[in-house]
Amino acid sequence: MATIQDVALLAKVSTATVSRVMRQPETVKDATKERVLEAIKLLDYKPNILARHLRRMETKTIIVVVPDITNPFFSEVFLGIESIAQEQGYQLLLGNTQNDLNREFQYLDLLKQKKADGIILLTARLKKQIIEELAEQFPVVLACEYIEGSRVPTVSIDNVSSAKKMTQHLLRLGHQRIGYLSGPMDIILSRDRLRGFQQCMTEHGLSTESILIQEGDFTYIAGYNLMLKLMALENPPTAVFAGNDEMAIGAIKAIKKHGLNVPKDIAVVGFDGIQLGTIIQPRLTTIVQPMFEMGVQAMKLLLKQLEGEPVSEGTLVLQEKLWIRNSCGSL
Amino acid sequence: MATIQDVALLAKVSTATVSRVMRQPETVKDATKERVLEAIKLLDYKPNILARHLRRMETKTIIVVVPDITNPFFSEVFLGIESIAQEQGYQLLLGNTQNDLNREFQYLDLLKQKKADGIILLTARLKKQIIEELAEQFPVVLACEYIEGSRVPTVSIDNVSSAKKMTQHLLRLGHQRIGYLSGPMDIILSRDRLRGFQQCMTEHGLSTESILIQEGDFTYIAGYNLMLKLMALENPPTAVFAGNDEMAIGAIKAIKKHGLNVPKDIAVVGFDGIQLGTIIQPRLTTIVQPMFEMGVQAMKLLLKQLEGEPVSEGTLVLQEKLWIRNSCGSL
DNA sequence: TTGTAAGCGTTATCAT
DNA sequence: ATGATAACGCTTACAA
Repeated sequence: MATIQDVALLAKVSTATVSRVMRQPETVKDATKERVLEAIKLLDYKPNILARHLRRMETKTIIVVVPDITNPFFSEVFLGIESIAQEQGYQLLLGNTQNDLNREFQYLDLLKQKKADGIILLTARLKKQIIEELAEQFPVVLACEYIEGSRVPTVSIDNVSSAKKMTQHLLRLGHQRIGYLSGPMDIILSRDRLRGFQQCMTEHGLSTESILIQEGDFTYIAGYNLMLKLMALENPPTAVFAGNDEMAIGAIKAIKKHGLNVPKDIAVVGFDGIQLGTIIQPRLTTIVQPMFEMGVQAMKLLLKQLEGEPVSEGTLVLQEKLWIRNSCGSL
Repeated sequence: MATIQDVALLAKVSTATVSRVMRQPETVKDATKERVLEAIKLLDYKPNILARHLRRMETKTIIVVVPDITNPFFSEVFLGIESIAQEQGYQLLLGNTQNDLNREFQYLDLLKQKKADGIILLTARLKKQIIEELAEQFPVVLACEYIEGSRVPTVSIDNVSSAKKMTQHLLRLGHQRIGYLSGPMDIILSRDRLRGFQQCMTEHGLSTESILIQEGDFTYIAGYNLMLKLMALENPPTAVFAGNDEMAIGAIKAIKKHGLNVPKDIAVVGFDGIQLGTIIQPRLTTIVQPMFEMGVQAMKLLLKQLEGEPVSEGTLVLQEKLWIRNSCGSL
């Protein structure tokens, strides 16, 4: 592989000039530039990006840490991140953690070792202190998930109020006995959604029996199994609010399997707005998060940090939408 | 950020020794090693990986080029790749091309610039010659897709015979007028599946009207729209074979929307074996590809190349399965 | 407008 | 068992 030296030799200039031709062509005389370009072509020279990285102390690489890339919610957010990264000449190192805390740590280490210029976390299982310390030294953005009372730049929706909105909708439809399928409780976003649900119930003078609240891990199969549990109760709920769409879809499957009808016998609603919700029967009523846009904004927030701009007030709350379809019974 | 120099100074050793402690600890005397480790801890030293990359001329990074990461087929293959990469200390740079040829080129360039040690292509829109030239200079593996008559190491299933198998199944069920929803024709794998379909029809003395063969882009929405076209025909097919599951699911949706029943009025079968096929009603009959395993084998093939092993006979044909569920009418 | 040369932080070779 | 030192290939003051 040809190096900058080879090019310089062939074009009879210094390596500095070759470098200039590539990075600030306007500062090089046309005739020289042409000679250099010719040499580059002749040798099929490609600058060794590692050397550039070391010299410039930047990698034009961003680490994106995701709990599960097969979840369409996250892959859609990833697309949003990529659209901006692409445009700005950044590459993305994808770190899939499968909810394994160790793996999260590994990616933080990679950042500390300068393998990337910044990191976007779509999962926030790590301790607040760890992330805040990291954010003091490196560009960090949290997206979708967040940390209570932290100043780390974050992009998300308001999960409490969205869950309230959805609960209100179910109450309006006459439901009083509502089951809730929660995501993992060690994630703030799970707790916030549940909190929104409970607050709304309380405000309407309704109690929430703990037996009606089940904790899962946001997967289809968890939704399926937890729903079976709820249906086995003496007095099963007339409606179920799932903390995300995948679990909602699992729940619907379980209800159908049980020979019951959605929404007639049991209404089901979800949270996220993945495409699948529009494909299944009945179509899923859900809270639609602006997935792509969250990715876009997260990357933009990170870019600001990379460019040295202060992001003191960097927390973005995006707007979600209650999308009423058929699985809830009606409008 | 502390450098190896700082550690050396603090531990009163040379940088060489510090480096040894990290990479060949057994060659360093215990007492010295301890001093160094202490210094490392004290300074919270993390080796600058960029310098290591440059010095060693390797990045421990692999580029994975994917046409569409939101397609669960590809994200599942990605998981397989990652499982091995992780275990061997490699990171993955994910390149999503959205079927854009330019983007594919960009990632090849990145490889040439040594941003990664190798590349796995899950999409093969590039010209044969280009990929072969690349493969002569760098570790390259094709997965899922492939190039006709090329010696580039590849992992895939036999698409022709799988499509034949599926067509046979439809014929066994008594269908004679079968529609085919193809993927993009500039992809060999699309052409191979279609070829398998046509060969099987011909062998059974059945003709395939070109009007019954529609080309799409492997997306849900394409399946939906193409199916509407087929249903608008004077003499619509009694069964439809879609080149992948997403299109099959789109087709099912279109048929239902039209007020018809799957499989009673029109049978539908797919190809790939994504989880969604088991969630929808009716459950999708399909060819199940070993997605995760394909990723695993692809990464293993790449590792062999990275380790300098010859991969002359490196083409792997994995076994697929015909999974009969409800959307085809029966067994 | 171009050239010289000093790094960037590691690792590997060769001494000691 | 350890140290000195020369790379790795590029960028960028600074000098000319």
